[in-house]
Amino acid sequence: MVFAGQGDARRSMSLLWRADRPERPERRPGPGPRPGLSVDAIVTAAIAVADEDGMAALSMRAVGERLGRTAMALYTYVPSKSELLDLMYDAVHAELPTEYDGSGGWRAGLTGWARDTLEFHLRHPWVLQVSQARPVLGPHAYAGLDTLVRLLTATGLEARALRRLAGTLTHFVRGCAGTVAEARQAAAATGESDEAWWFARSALLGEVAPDFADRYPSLAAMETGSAPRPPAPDPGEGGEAAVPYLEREARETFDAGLDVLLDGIEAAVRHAGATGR
Amino acid sequence: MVFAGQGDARRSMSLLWRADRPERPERRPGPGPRPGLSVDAIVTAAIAVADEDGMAALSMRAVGERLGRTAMALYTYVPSKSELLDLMYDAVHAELPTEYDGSGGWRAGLTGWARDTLEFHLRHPWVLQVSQARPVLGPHAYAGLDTLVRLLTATGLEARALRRLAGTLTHFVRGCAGTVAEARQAAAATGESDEAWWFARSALLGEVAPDFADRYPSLAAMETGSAPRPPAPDPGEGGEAAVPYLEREARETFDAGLDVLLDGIEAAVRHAGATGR
DNA sequence: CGAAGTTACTTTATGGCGTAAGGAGTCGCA
DNA sequence: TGCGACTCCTTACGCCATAAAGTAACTTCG
Repeated sequence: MVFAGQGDARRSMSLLWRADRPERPERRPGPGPRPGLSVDAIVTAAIAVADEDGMAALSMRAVGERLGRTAMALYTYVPSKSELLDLMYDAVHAELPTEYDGSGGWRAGLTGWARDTLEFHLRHPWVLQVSQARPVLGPHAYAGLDTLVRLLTATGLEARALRRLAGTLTHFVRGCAGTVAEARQAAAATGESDEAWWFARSALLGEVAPDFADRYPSLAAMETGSAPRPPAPDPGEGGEAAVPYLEREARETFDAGLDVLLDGIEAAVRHAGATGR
Repeated sequence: MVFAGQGDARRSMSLLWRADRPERPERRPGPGPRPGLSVDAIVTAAIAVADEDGMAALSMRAVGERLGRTAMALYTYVPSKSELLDLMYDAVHAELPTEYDGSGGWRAGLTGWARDTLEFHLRHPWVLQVSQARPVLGPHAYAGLDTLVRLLTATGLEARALRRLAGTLTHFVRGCAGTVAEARQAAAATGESDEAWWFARSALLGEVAPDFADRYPSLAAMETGSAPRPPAPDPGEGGEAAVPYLEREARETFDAGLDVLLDGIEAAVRHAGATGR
């Protein structure tokens, strides 16, 4: 996990909310050479680096290079890499939809939110590696939270429950997104497909743990009871073969888990309706 | 997220399952100086470093130093830091309980599992930073999975559903653990308590976003509807003041979210029972 | 007994990282 | 015409993982 924002709190908040802009309203450069960069340009470039090459490739040197500058040039605009990460995190959250059609009820709304949030994290997997505790308190991050809470408010549950449900849903979606993102990253980094990876490992597993089914009976029972492992690719149902094994698995977990969560919320709503309120 | 295990698959699996041991049965040192270290000693030292100082402090140098060696000495036993991480991950999973009393029904069993797994991750927060896709295929990691699946099997749901529920529960528990772990880490790294952090930020937020309640109406409504933010510490209810704000919040999310999830599973069980097994 | 071969571990080196320090050039304003 | 503010650069430091090569300890074979 990458930590962020240890620096001066005032400077950090000013940057996040772009509160320094009014000081220089349009084109009053003051003394010194005209700035060639800007916080926005740096944040955009940094997001591009992280999107394309992953969090591990996000270095001050890489961002500077993309802008035709050295790493040190960035420090004129941004106090540290941590602060830059905060800015990236907030900026990218502007992509999240804020409006959902309420006519389908809260269940449809939350389903849409979950799907959009999953896809958002798959577009920007590095977001999952930014620490969640001591959250980034920027305008777009708050907007995303506000949207989720608005959707949850439609359940009619009390405020304390809403706060916890927001956390639960977020954990779930982030967990699912993380699995897919890491699978993709692993496939890209090693050049080995999920299927090839699993094939090699399961063969070795048989060598090294011939007593697997005895040691892990529940696991073995589940394996035989559910779909076969990828080395036996089902030839029918064409078209979905392009999606890698681990990713398909993760998306099914997402769909099923979301249903379970929403069923649980429905139970809470019924219960709250029954006991007054 | 830290990635692991890109190297030679055979060597990696042999290390995880300690399949090289038979080659040297007890005390037949062969030529060369007697080894002063062992894979186990290195893994234990590495876990100690990660537990005490966090994943960021886990360097080959640090592990070697703890064993009175240089960083390079470790490479005699372990092919790379990635493999060491896999070994750490699997070794630490030996701590997870594998037996649960089934007399309380599946709901009690899963609640116990979730609590134990949460506490496990809080003891070893660095585990959360090991990639989950392409999982570590070691004996103890499998044992942990087997335990969860065994508990889920008691619901009577079909194998495919079990697999997805296992993923959903894991995502949830890991998400909750991550929030707590990161909050602790942030507090330790900055020396600033959650309360102090939030107090400073909310004051700045008022300066920089005076229209907060208008911009984020749902969030504002939830704030006023639920417990007040920490700057107003409730003086009553003594004893729980020692637990930091963000951690208390995360634990409440854990309890509430787990109930919602289990309610959702209960609904699935009822539904499966209604539509013929 | 001594040489050869094998192994544990060290030293040194390479190319990465974030960022502190100091210098060079550019511009608005006095 | 400077002065001071400002952007951006070069250099440097101490980290990191790990490749390569050297040293010393030990067993085994001649």
